Amino acid sequence: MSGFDLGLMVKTHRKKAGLTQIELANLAGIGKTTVFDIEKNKETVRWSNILAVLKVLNIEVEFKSPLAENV
Amino acid sequence: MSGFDLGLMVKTHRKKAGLTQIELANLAGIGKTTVFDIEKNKETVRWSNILAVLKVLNIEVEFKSPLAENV
DNA sequence: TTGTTATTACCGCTATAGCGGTAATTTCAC
DNA sequence: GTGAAATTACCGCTATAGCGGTAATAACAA
Repeated sequence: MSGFDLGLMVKTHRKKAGLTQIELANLAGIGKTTVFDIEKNKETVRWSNILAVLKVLNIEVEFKSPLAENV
Repeated sequence: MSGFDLGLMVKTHRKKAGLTQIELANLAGIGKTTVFDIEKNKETVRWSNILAVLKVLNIEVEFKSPLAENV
């Protein structure tokens, strides 16, 4: 499914942090349009921009695989 | 740090799957240059392209936060 | 209600990610 | 060693993500 809603998660965390989209955009060093796109789950967003937002919001990313890959 | 090396993970999984970069690119429906960029950890890559690669390689993404966010 | 703020949505413009092609380099099998 | 395959790296070109500005809508308070 991938059914996970990153946009909603970002939005929820932003609200909890008491930030507007514009404030979050400034903190992350990206444009407001991009924050909006992320919250709308537009996947055409640059990975670096998503990372910037997640950093501000203290959200961590983890990649998991079926393989015991722990390099 | 974010110290996690997604590029290496992709490369390792690609190898284990017995795919060349070009084959992976074709399977993911993206260009070979982009696969190369991902393995080189270029963060300027489109999120959708990373997702496409992860899907082919059966790698899952998880976002975690300090907050009990399970919406 | 009215006013204020935030969100959503659109618009051009610009910068650049993504693309295939190609070449250099590396890797690996023989 | 030689040669084939894969990887790395570069090159233009094109499509588009990202940008700020703005406007419309929504949300919420007084």
